[in-house]
Amino acid sequence: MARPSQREQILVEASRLFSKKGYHATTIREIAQNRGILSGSLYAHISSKEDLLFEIVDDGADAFLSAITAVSQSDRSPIEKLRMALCAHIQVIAQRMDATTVFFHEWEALSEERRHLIQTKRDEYEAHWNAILQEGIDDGSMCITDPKFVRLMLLSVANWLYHWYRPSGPLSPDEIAERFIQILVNGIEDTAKERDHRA
Amino acid sequence: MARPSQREQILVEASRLFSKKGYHATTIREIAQNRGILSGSLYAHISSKEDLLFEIVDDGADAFLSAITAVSQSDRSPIEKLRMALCAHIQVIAQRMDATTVFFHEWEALSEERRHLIQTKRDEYEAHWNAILQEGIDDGSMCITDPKFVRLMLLSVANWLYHWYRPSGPLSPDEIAERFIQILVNGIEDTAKERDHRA
DNA sequence: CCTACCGATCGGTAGG
DNA sequence: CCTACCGATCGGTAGG
Repeated sequence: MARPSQREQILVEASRLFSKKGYHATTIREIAQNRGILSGSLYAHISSKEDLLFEIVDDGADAFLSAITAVSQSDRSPIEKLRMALCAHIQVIAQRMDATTVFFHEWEALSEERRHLIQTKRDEYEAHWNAILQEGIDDGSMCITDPKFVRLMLLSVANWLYHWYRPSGPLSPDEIAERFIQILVNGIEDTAKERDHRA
Repeated sequence: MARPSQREQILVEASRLFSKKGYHATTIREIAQNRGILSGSLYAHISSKEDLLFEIVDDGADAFLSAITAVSQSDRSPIEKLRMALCAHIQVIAQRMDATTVFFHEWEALSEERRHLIQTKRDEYEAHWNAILQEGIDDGSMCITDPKFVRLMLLSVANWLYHWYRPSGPLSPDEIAERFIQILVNGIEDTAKERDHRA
């Protein structure tokens, strides 16, 4: 594992500060100071404060997207895909708390053009979820009527993690996903089928 | 209905701007300009920008608290209380989108003392939820093991509303609550009982 | 509620 | 990566 470049370390520090204090409340001087340099010297590595924000947010969007793409392409059953997608989503948040907090909290601070770029990736991400849920409707394994609404619920529960998850907490990301599924999927999956499985 | 005072209209405008752009990105000059006065004149009505934020966030906390207190004190069944509490929570968000967005998004920008004050009200609010769920466990109407985790899920789904709810959308607040309950409560409520109800 | 202003701090740059 | 600095803008105030 190559030792991280100064540029990468600046991104990590910016993520930490943006997530803790917010983008606008964080100054370029703080980021520089915590990296042991002066604010002017930052500009040897970045070209603007907003570039820093964009790189963090865009990385976050890519992390979510690549996680669900892998799940989508697998040949599991819809219910199993839903389980895996939820696990993957939670893993992305848990493993990159700072970056995903910035992703959810500060993406609206981007310029309009860049906001649209991120919006496109969000749309793509949600389309993957819709497709998984639609598969479940089509093969009868999920008794839901409105996949978009259910997707919204699933992602609401999963996204809110960034408000409360702590690596030092009692539950691992997988255990959290397991509990979500215990309550949510058993409510979503056709109860007749569910009873057969249990019998 | 008395016509709103300038002070009240300043609060409304501040809520709107804080929710749209964030607390730090909103300037005192913008708030003043949108009220038709100069920035210096604002200080005849408020004493600081942070006071403005605190009043918005504290009002939000009180709105949530008084809604659930009413539900807690009713003599309905635990399941019915849960239903009512979720409806009430969603109503608070839907009816005060700007203020609740600021409540969720910007409360960490407050001074430490005031943040603790809000945290205390949040704790109190969550205790009401825990109590309702515990009642449901005690009388056997809810088959859950960890009320705090279930409360977290319920509030995650409900809170995320501030990201996507629009008054002009196809679903009313009550219809949204109904759909949440359709999926969540049917997953939480003991399925044996649920089947009996349906039969 | 306005005029007129303040000290502080912001993101960013030129030149080395 | 530092020195030295810039124009702009910030929240807020004194005096009327």
